[in-house]
Amino acid sequence: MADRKKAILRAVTDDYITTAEPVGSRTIARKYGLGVSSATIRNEMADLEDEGYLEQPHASAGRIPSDKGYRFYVDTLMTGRDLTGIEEKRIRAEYERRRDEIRALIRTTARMLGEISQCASVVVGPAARTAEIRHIQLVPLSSETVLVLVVTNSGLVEHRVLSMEHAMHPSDLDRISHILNHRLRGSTLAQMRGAVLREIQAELSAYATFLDQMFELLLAAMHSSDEERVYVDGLMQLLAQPEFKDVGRARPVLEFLESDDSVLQALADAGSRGLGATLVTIGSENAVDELQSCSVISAPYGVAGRVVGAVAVVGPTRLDYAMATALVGYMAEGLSDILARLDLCESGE
Amino acid sequence: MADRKKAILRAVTDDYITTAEPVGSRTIARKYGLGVSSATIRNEMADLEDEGYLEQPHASAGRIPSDKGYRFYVDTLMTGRDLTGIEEKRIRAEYERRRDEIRALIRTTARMLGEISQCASVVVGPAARTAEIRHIQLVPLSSETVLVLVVTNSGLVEHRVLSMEHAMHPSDLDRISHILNHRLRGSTLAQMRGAVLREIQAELSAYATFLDQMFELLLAAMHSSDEERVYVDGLMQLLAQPEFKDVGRARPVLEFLESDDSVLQALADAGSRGLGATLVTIGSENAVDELQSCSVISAPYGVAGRVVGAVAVVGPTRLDYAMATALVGYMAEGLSDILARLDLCESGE
DNA sequence: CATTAGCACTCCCAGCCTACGAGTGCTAAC
DNA sequence: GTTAGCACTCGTAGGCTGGGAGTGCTAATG
Repeated sequence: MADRKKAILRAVTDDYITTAEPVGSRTIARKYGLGVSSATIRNEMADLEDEGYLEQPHASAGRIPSDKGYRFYVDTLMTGRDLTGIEEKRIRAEYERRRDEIRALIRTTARMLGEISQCASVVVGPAARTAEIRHIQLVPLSSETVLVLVVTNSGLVEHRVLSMEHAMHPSDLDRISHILNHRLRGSTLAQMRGAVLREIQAELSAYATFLDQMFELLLAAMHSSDEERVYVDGLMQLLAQPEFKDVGRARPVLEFLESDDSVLQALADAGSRGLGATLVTIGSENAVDELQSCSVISAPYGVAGRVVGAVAVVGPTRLDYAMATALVGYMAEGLSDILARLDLCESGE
Repeated sequence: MADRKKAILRAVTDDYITTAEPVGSRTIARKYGLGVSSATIRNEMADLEDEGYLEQPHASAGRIPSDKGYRFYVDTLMTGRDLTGIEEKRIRAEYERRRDEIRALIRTTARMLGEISQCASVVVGPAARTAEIRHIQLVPLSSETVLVLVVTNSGLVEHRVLSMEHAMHPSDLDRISHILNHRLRGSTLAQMRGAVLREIQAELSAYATFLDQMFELLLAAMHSSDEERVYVDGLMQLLAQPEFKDVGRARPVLEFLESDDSVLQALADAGSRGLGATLVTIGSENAVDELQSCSVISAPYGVAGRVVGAVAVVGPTRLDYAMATALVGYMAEGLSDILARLDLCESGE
């Protein structure tokens, strides 16, 4: 594509992203000094429309970028940008404050993503069900109840209160904790259960009923914790965007974002690309119907090369792609860093 | 007030609550068999308007209840209602499933409140900072890190990962746990810290630095956990209500509900009335500006006669008060029950 | 005297029209 | 290839109108 055409496409896109109004040839000629008259720009814009990069909302309005136009902009034209010092500082400060509890960390991530991007944000936390167990501990609360505690390699701490039918002595609980930890650290919960059933039954046979109950409870806990992996924030920001001033247009998107399962599924492929890969999905490129009018910027994060979750920004296709990609990338990296440090600590025994 | 007038006010309110359209005299005469003509009803309605119970949105429209009208309806006219069997069953089933983890329980409560009431819902979880400590436990994760675990009497489990400067032996950690538990169970965290500083320094003096760090971390944890006590759900339901079809009208409310601090403060007086008291606040009765066009139904819940949190439904003043009060009351009671059972278990040592 | 029928009146709303402004596309000149 | 000029298109805002819903008033009725 000719340089001047690129410049015009870039100008139209930049302008539309900031003003949310269709951009006319006059505006381009005046605001972006390309050294040509509006008539020339008109001709070029007509070409760009023929080629599918621009669209006219109606016959005699300015142009707006099509999905294809945004795609070209993101791939070729966009001038990358870093976060401002203030933004970075804020994120770092908040991460410093929350590093010792992963759920608070993720919740904070979602909130910051939303506020900085002025869009909706999604963060998928680590899955509990398939994670390796770093530690398991039984804490007696009373003679009939025990707190079952599980720490995974992705820093997740899961706990449940188990009511026991027969009282158990604290030292028994300690012994069970010890055996499970010693023999099975690094397995998933399901593997652990299998191993207990098969191999170490002899040692633990006295506690068969208790262990059964415990695994039952924990597996259910992991399951429901996985249902609650999705943190969404900034829905109000989305409503403030002019393309969503009509509730009828906003509602499908908001409803989609409120349904955790669907969001989880939609972000699944973000993870499949491996760490460090920020993915931009523009309008009709989205597989999900409800998001056809939105763009999604997502990036996976993880530990030790393995993806455990993803962060994403969801906004109108008229999105500040430069800012959003920088932001999403930075947050994903930040999360990975913290997880890595957590993991290092715990395995450095 | 004359019986017929009451009947008319009730009819207008009932009709408006279901249709969201101003109600005319003809409608009343036709749909609600009062045995009088529309002209008579017109006269009565004019009186009711003079007395401030009804309003006309514009000169020649039907009537809608004023805040005062709703107040009279709620206090005197409303026919109480119970939840349907299906609703009760659903709530009970969900509560059964979540009883072993309080945060999941509260999140679920908010979700169900929202879905059943078709309004926004708010649940305030137990405060960690002022709660009594039932149990404190140090779980070694690695030589440098320890998981600090606190269980409060309101069933809250709080945990943080503490990085230690100097490695400590697991048996030391056990010993500290034991002393803290034995001596200080039933204190708040702040009291506990004071006591450690004053009284039992001798026993624990070897661990002064560690204990300092631990209390520091825990107090911060309790603090930030208190920031995250507020669970809001059903914002989309609110958008579906006709009075909020205009985003401009909906935004202040939604923004208010998204700001946890404000919500917390606004619900503070719900707690001050003691357990079992469902509070209905209608439109302008709300102290909060943003909620002047909303009604709030709230009820506190708690353990052992002490209020620890509250549940609430927030909707337009045109709210199904009968259903909402039944629902909110039922949910608050349900939460109290579960907490009571939890508390009983743990103190029954 | 309360109730009712009848009727004029008010007001919102939807549809239609018009004027206007923004922006284009085309043509002809440079 | 670029530019100026101009006719044309289209959406939007403002004004107007007819219909409908609902009221308030008045006079008649039991």
